[in-house]
Amino acid sequence: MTTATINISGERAALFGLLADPLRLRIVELLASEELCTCHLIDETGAKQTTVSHHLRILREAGAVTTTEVGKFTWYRLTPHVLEALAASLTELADGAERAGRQRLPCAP
Amino acid sequence: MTTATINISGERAALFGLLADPLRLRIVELLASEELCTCHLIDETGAKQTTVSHHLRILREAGAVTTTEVGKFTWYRLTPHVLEALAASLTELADGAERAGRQRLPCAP
DNA sequence: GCTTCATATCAGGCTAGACTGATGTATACT
DNA sequence: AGTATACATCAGTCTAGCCTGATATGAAGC
Repeated sequence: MTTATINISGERAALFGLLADPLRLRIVELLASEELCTCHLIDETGAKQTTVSHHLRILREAGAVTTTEVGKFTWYRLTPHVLEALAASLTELADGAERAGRQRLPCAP
Repeated sequence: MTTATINISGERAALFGLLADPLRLRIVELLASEELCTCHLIDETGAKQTTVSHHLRILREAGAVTTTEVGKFTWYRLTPHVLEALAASLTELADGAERAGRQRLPCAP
């Protein structure tokens, strides 16, 4: 496996990692239906403020959400293209799994 | 957030977690094009045998792959429905992100 | 200007999980 | 039967990342 291959898989793995935490996935699900401010997310998830803030930071730094500050409040919105890229590659994988031939390569390393 | 909601997000998050490791994602990608035995995966990824075996176990226990033993060799095949379920929910999230209204809920907790 | 509220950051503890060397268990070959 | 090969499991180490209490920042309102 080349270094480039590792890096590509690594970057995408990191994006899947965004959805690999229950609370973070829940936040993404909530933001998928509407723009919300931090206080809503704290309220809806029942998690502590610092914990929600921690996960929002991770999503922010990965480019999965953008923020708009209005007065005291910070509104979070999902950036569609990150999720779209993941959805596309996942659909591709699922299609591949469906078609993956039953023929086996010779096995003599 | 109800306990049920947490559990649902938790289960799906665990599935996304399968793809959140670079090596494991690479293994899934390789299996998406054809059925392979462990020795191929070790060869293609360049990882140690125990490490590959570790990740295959995780994929196996999550139901993401099935195995066929042929003599000394163990062949691994992706089970499409796990990836399909993830692809579907991710597409749904991405669509939601696209349509997510700009209207903001009143913010007065 | 002082207080309050919304949110972010920091520092520390704790746990899950990734990697590895050693070892176990079949199966195949001679 | 004995050896070699393919693969799994075990035990231990180490790191990444989650959670939390304390604290900082910055806007609003009085």
